Amino acid sequence: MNIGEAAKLSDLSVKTIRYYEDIALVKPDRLENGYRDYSDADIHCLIFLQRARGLGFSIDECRLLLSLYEDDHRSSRDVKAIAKDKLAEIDRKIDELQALKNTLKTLVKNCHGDDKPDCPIIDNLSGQRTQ
Amino acid sequence: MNIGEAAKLSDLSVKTIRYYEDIALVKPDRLENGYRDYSDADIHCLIFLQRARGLGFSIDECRLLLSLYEDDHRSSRDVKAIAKDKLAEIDRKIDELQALKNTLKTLVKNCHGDDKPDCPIIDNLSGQRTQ
DNA sequence: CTTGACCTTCCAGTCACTGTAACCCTTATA
DNA sequence: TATAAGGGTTACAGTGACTGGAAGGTCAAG
Repeated sequence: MNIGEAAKLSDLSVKTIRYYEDIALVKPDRLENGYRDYSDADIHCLIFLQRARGLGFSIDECRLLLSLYEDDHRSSRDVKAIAKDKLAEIDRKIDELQALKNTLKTLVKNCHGDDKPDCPIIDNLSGQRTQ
Repeated sequence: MNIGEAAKLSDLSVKTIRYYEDIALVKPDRLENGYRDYSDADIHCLIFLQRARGLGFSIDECRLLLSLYEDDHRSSRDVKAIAKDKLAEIDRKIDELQALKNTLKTLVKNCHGDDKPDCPIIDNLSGQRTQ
């Protein structure tokens, strides 16, 4: 199967798939004409990557997960540990964004939004802390 | 004032400050020996940038905010519009992360985390949707 | 035989820095 | 006065995870 079809089946772009080969995540065979030839296993691998990336795992984490995916003797403990780490990371990011949101919300609420230059948002950014 | 002190006062790294000059955000004078020389206005500008970046504004948004900051005839309406856009963007990001979190949480909960290879996390990633 | 859709490689660009190397300037101390 | 520490300068490469574009090869249909 060539790269275009692999892209459709995995919901990844052709560019991305080639990039995944560059960084040695997926290693398809080559046909005589130089075209990449994806096996069913390769396709599963790509789908796996698409989903893992969609869940927020980094490429390196995907690499690790992929090796577990391909390892019949894996322990689910190892997989769970990675997922839990990611969960904690997502939690931290949410907290951070929430804090940002609250700050910005207050600033926006206090800003008149009229023709005049007086602006608590600008004041805050300039360090005057007029909040 | 030279760049090291500017870094301390603005809570930015020296590297970052030089980068901000590269992209024409802050234009300090130069001393005879080639050292950058930051005025009070420059320092306020750097502090402004540090805070705006901290609130999640992109460099281009900072550029815009900075021009408003420096414009005595700005209208607070313009500033508020930018902040509201950013707020909406942050909201979208939070929603996205929440969805990720929920998915991952379910997967983690359903995973035994033992020595055996059976793993709903891997199953989900591989497209089996054993959820 | 040509057209168009596919495929190939390689290089540059994105964003917002960060790291490193090689060098120059200033200040304090031996 | 020599020197060493701790500033400062430039320029270039690397980060992550792609994306865009150029220049060209291959294939199937009409």
